[in-house]
Amino acid sequence: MELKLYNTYKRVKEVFTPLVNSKVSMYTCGPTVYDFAHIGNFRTFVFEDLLKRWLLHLGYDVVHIMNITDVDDKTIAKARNLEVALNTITDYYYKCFLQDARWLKILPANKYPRATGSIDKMIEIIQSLLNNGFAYREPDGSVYFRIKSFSDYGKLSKINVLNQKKTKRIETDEYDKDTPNDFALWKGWKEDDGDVVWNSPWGKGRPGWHIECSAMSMENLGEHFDIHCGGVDNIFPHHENEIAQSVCFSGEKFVNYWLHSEFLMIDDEKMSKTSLNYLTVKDLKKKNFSAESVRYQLLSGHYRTKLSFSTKKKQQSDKAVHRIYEFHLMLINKGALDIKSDKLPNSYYIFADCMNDDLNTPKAIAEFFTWMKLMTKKINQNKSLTSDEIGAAWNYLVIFNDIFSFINQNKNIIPANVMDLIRKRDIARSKREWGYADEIRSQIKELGWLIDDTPDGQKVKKA
RNA sequence: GGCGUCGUACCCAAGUGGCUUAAGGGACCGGUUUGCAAAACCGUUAUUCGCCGGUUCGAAUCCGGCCGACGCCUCCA
Repeated sequence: MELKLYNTYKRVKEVFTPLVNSKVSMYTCGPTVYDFAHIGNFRTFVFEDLLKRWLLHLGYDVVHIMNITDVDDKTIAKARNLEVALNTITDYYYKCFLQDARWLKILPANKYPRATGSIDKMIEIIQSLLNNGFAYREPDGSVYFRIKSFSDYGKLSKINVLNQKKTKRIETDEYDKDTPNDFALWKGWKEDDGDVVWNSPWGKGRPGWHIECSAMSMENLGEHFDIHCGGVDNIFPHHENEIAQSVCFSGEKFVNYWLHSEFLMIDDEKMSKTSLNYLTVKDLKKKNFSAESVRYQLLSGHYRTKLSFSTKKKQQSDKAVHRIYEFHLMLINKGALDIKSDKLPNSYYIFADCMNDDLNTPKAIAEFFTWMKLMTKKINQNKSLTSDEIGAAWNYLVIFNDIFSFINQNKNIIPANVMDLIRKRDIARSKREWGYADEIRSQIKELGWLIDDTPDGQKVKKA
């Protein structure tokens, strides 16, 4: 089965064919580094990571660019409030973002270009748009894109701009634009911008939001590339505007596949900074979430459906991830690491079909669990599995984990103090000093490790 | 007002015309195992898919209406 992806532009699943055979160019809208990213933001980043991992698994060479928005109203406002330079803020939150992403096991992008690093390219694009009548200047030094000049405007979001309800913002903005929906390519300098300013052919100022993604994507991936992702809230206006600018600039098609992930909800409402109902990675760590458990929650729903994240579901995701962990230990006990095999169980092919069907992760995970249950049954019943079967199972598990990263390998590293206690408990148990053994068990628990007494002796694992 | 998504068991969540008298996970209950415990494993749990009509030999799946939830319409992943 070929990979099919749901293209927002056409609103149907399409067979994925890259522009260049076996190579995929992928641009994903990254964070605005004015604060910590929340788990809702990370839902999208984890989805994009999953897409990339699947493409890699299918054998594609993926070039992944994720931009960092380091100049906009919010970053400027924060720097101003704290009375520090803009890059003091953006450097700090950029670093935090990378740390959080690493904790969530998101594979790094090939490059994280920053908006402030591409001002020249933005100016080049804006100048060209002005020269060709797609944009116009205003007396305050701003440059606007003229949406009437682009007949496909609104095609991605299916929005007819002339039909829209007028929000307060548009009403107050209207005086200085041809059409209220024209958007800023360049914002003329205002006092609030302070020293955040660049020179341009049309005066001092700073770039508008949308232009940065056109500049950075074209600079790094060319004027026409394969995949562009983001959250659904980026469909309009951000991606709509990107298309307008980019196509009018290059005269070429901009992006072949637009993919958008749905929102992460919390208490039935969109998680967002303005609603103050968000959780950061820091919050999750405080609540004792493992990265694997968080990933499970984020990937156990399809990326195009709204998903509720909740600490109440922690037990569910902890348990599910734990079972996979136990299963992987079981295979190791069966000597999986010493077997060399290039076979795969049949379940893998069903799993792959699910993934190829627009990344149907819930179905793919369900298939994996069904197979896992069958395998554990066989192993527990001591049916003699051939080494080929074990090898094939292991290969499948490795692939599954390459895609989902639900297994925490660090769990296998036991600290020395815990090891000491385990040895003491072994002795106590052999002397049948049950009271003392129980006491040691609770000491170990306090250190964050759990003991399983099995026929083969004690087994330790991270709580 | 325009555009769009969704409503499946106690909870999460697939399925979008017959392979399903509805996957998978969690929880619960029962069992195996165990010094105890935990874990693990085994088993049970929706004749039914928001409601009402219609199309069809056949619908959770298509159509219409209604109810409910949510999102976008220039801060937003």
